[in-house]
Amino acid sequence: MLDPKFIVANPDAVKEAARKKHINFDVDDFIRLDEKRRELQTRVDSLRAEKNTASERIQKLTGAEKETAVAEMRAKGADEKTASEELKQTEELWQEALLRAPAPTSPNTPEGKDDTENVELYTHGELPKFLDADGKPFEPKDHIALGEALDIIDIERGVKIAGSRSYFLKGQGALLELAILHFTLDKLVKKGFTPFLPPLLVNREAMLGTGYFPGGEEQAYSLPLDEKYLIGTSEVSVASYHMGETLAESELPKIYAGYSYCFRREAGTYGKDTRGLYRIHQFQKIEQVIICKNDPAESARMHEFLLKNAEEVLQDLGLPYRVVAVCSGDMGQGQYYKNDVETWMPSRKSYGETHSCSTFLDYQARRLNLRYKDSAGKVHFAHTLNNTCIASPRILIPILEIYQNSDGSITIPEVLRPYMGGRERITRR
RNA sequence: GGAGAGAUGGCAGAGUGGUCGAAUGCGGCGGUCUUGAAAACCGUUAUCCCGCUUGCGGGAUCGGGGGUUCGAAUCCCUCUCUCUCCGCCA
Repeated sequence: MLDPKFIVANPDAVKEAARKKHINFDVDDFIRLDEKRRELQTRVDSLRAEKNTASERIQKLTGAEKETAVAEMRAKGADEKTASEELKQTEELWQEALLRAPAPTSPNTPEGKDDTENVELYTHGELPKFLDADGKPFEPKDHIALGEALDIIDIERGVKIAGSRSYFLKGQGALLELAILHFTLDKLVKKGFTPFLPPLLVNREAMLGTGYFPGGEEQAYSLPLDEKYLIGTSEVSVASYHMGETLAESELPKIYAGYSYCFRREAGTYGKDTRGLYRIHQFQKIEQVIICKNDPAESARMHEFLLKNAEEVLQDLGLPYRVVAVCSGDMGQGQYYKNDVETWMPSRKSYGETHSCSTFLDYQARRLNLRYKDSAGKVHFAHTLNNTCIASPRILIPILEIYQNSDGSITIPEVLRPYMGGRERITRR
């Protein structure tokens, strides 16, 4: 969330953020609420001060004098109670509004309404040509046809037992996904990341702290009986790991890698990406999470680091991709700057989002109450960032489709072979 | 699932209706002593909010919320979490 003082001092910046991100947020209303809250606070404080003084006096009194004073205070107490109830109500409204205030974007963020207006920054790698052993072009199949023929993906039975957007990975398909994840995690650990196998089921505070609630309730699976939520990304658990803590500056940056299943309801996406493994309810992901100093330059360096790590994985896998600057309208309420990495997916005849790299500045840290103490003893909210490192099965789409051979077999990317017992190809049994 | 115990400052731990934001010890910080360090001794040491502003005044906070009371760390209700025992269990 934003610093409420920032909103009051910079109403135009927040209005601009709301406009650019296409978020409804009434800044003037918030400011009125903030004024009201402060007035009530002052009134309640002085009523309580009176009450405190009187109580101190009463204990020294006896007899009739005491009786009178107590009776007086009984009346005063009622005033105080009314005023603090009003204050409490105002504070709730204020808090609710504060949680929904949009964070301004970076000057590097292009303005736009939705993902169609994201700006391509650069591409990497050659788009594939599909040639058979004799060098003749062949018509490539999509990952569903390939996967079903190889009996490594079974969507039909997935849907049978779990509903739409469900699937089984099977045999070499299951092993391929694990290989990709294991390869990626090894890579991050070598780079100094601390790996996490986090809780998949979290409480409301974690969803609130990372900024998914309020607003994203429809997208999260919930277990109402236990008031728990299934995470849509390990960012939720891992960024919340230090929730409420005050770290030492010397411990920063924290460089974490969360490996988890992710669950998404995909509400409101009926009819969108209905085929195959692109948009599904459950997938595995390794997410990079960084907690660093409250310094925009440091955040920018970390953003670059996270982005490059993701790109390296795609390069290692030999997948062509592009990096886009996500436009304001496609950004979350709390994000300051965001890049998506999109990998070439032949069946879509386009690049498809596989990674999302976000800088939050102190937006999440404020919600999480995640702070650190500098060498002078001063306490600051930290900065947080995150980026996908790999998400599967979505990444199987380009892998299967790009590495397919004319006979329907799949050549396993070289870097993954050690994770698949040295196997070079996935073939029909 | 059943029975019980508990949650107090960075940590340990006292406090069962008023003078308690909270004893004491440890730790931290500053100082004295010392060539330096240790020890000893002295001092100091929570966070948040509001208002005038290098300081001060007021308010809130003893797991969260609610209640009783002129007054709650202390009494009552409730939730969460932790621990012990029994049961069940991957």
